[in-house]
Formats: sequence, C-alpha cells, structure tokens
Amino acid sequence: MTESAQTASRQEQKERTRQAILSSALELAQTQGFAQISLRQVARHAGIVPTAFYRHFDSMDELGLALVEQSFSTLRRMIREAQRDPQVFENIIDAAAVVLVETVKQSKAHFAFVARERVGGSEAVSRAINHELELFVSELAVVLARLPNIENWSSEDVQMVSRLFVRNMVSNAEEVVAMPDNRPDLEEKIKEGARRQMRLIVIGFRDWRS
Amino acid sequence: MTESAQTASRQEQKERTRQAILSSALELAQTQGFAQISLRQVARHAGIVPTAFYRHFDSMDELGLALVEQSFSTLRRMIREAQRDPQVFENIIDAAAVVLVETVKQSKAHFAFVARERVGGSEAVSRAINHELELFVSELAVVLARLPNIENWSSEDVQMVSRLFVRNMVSNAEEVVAMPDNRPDLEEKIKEGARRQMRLIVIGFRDWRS
DNA sequence: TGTACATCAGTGAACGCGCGTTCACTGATGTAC
DNA sequence: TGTACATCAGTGAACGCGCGTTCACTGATGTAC
Repeated sequence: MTESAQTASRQEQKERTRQAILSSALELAQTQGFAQISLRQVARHAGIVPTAFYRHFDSMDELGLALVEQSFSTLRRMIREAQRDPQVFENIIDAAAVVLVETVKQSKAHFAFVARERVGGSEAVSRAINHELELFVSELAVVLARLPNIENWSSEDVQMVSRLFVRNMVSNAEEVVAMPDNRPDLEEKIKEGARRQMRLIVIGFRDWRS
Repeated sequence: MTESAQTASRQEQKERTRQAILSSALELAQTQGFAQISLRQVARHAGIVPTAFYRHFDSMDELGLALVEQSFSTLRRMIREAQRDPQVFENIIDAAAVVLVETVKQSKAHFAFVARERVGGSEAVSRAINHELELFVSELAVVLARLPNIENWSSEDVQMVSRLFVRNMVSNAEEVVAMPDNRPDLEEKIKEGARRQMRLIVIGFRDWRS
C-alpha cells in the first residue's frame, strides 16, 4: 500500500462494520433483550443489508457470544484500573461501592446485557455469561483470602463468601442499569445500600466459624 | 341444571381450558423463556386452535401477568405452610435453607418463570415480578424486625438486610432451577451454601451499627 | 507508473415459514316458557 | 317433560408481515508483473 492513509483499507473497513454490528446489537438489546432482536433489525441499524451480516458472524448466537466477551473484557479492564487507585486500600468497602456504581454507569449497556442475558438469553449465551461469572467468583476469592479475618478459612467458605459478593454486585448492577438517567439521589441510595450490605457481610467475617 | 354432574358445565370446561393454557405456557417457557414463545405454540400445546386463545386472554402479555400472579400465590402459600412448622422456630436458618430448596423443587416451573422473566421478560411482565418481589422484601422486613439483635435498628437498615435475604433467595432459587433432576449431592451443596450465607449475614447482626 | 487479474465486503431478488389477528361459522350447553 | 331460541367456547380459512437463509451479482480494494 503506497497510497496515503486517507482512505480505509479493506480490513479497516471490515472491522468498522463489525463494530457497527456489535454496538447496534448492544443498543437494540437494551430495550427488548438480545433474544428478542432479529438479524434483520441488527443489520438495518448497522446500515448494511441482512446478507452482509454473514460476512462477520455465522449466526445471532455467535454475535451474542462476541458481546459476552466484549462485556467482560470491559469489566475486567475497569476493575484493573480501580485497583490501581490507592484510595481502594484505605477503605475497601466504600471504594468498592463507589467503583461499582461508577463503573456500571460508564458502561451501562454492557452490564445491562450481562444482567439480562444471564438468565433470559439463549442457551449458549447464558452459559457463557455464567461461566465468566464463576471465573469472577474464583478471582475475587483469591483477593478475599488475603484479608485479615479470612486468611485461615477453608477454601469452600472463601468461595461461598465470594459468591455472596458477586451475586450482590450483579443485583446492584441491575439496579443501576434500571436507574433512570440524571437521578443522583437514586444513585446515592444504591451506593449507600451496597455499602451497608457489604459492611454487614464483612462484620460477620470476624466471628465466623465454619 | 337438573342433569347429573357427569358432564362438565360450560364454565367448568372453560376454566379447564384456561388452566391448560396456563400450564402449557409455563412448561414451554421453561426451556425457551416466556418472551420467546408464541401464541400459536401455546395454543397448539393446550390442544386448541390459535383463535380460541382470545376467549381467555387478550394477548400473551395478559397471559404472562396471570402466570406472575399464579407463581406468587403458590410461593406465598408455601411460605405460610412452612411457618406453621414448629421446627422453623428452633433453628430459623437451617429451616429456611431446607424450606427454600424443598419449596423451589416442588414448584420449579413457577420459580424458573419468576427468576427468568424478572429480567428477561417483556416490560409488563418484569415490572409485575419486581413489584411482587418488593412486596416480599417489605413483608420479610416485618418478620426480621422482631428478631432479638435487630429490634432497634432503623427501618432503612431492616429493609436493606431484608433485600439482601430476598436477593439471595432468588439467586439460590435460580440454582435449584438450573439443577438437573436426581442429583441429591448438588441439592445438598446448594442447601449448605444457602445456610452458610444466611449464617454469615446473621452473625453480622450482632455487631451492626448504622 | 500502468495493466490485467484476484479477492471479497456488501448487494438485491427470491424462497418458504410461522407469526398475530380478522372474520364468519358451528354446534353443544343453557334458558324461558 | 318438550320445544324454540340465546349464548358462547372453540373452529377453520384467510390476510399481510417480518423473519433467516440461498444465490448469483457488483465493484472497489489489493496484488503480480
């Protein structure tokens, strides 16, 4: 390619269309749920003809799985960034509540997709989501195992409490997703609720015996 | 009516068809999700012609709302029965875990419907389910407020912990629903997990300060 | 640089299918006398 | 009890529609020489 980079290469253009399909599907899934939207709707919204869809995905299920992947990589990146924040180590609970709400707010569409298709989606999509969430539980368990009151718990107990946290995270994320925009009062309420729930659980740590 | 009761009256027969529609929809919804099933599928499964559906419900949404009602009345009846059991007052947590698993097992289809359509369903259906769940949180809060360590908590805190319990109940119910039949080992694992989670939360009660 | 050919993302017509909904109907159940 | 009429749950044909998928195609981008 000796041309100036003004015009897009074939593969750049293809990637752009692929992203248009992904973001169209994500947007449409927000209102009706992914399982309810059609290949033709997605194509129309992405500005291509239905048959062109097949140049990028074999089926709607394949598209759904790609969205699961995209959603979780977004989530993981945000958590990694949050962990770099020194504040997090000072007051882990308050920080977690804030990070949760802020993170979810920033990529509402991905969270809405995960929360909704986890139970309502096609077999393949919801299996993929639950698999990712189980990975998350295990990852969090590793972090929790290092906390003072927990260090000599059995691994089953650590896994259990990790599952309790992740479940609550998902539930709270659902609430943020359902939250209408521009309602800082509601937002604060959810944060405060998440904070209290986490504190209650953490208080239990001290006196826990298996 | 002077006839012997051997043949069904018109309204008895109509009610029977209505129940056939409801149970057909519930069964079909188990595998694909209610939002994915069609009026014609339900009619076919219920043994009537599609147009006869309209003698009973105005639309699939109306049918969905009827299923929400049926599911929650089943749930409430089971909880009322469980409360009569004297064991429940001796060890409230163990009893709750057992009741949860047993109750859900007995009417898997209704729980599956509630768990799934709560987030994946149509606007109208999921709003109805979340409304019923909020009622549940408030009802449980009244019960919790009478527990020793909780009696002088603020009502917001009681509501918060009630929400924490109901969320976990829903999550555990989802697991039981997803559980393959005839796996007593898995069943025991879920019960044990539920028991531990509840115990951890209850332990936190003692030292909680708002 | 210029030419001839290959690649392949996106096109557009066509298909058969199941859908929700309408409509006029049928025939058993129920009621009035 | 017997007859004539009303009710209404369920029927069956018909409709227009959006769907997923097939196929042969077009024409811009990319490559070889």
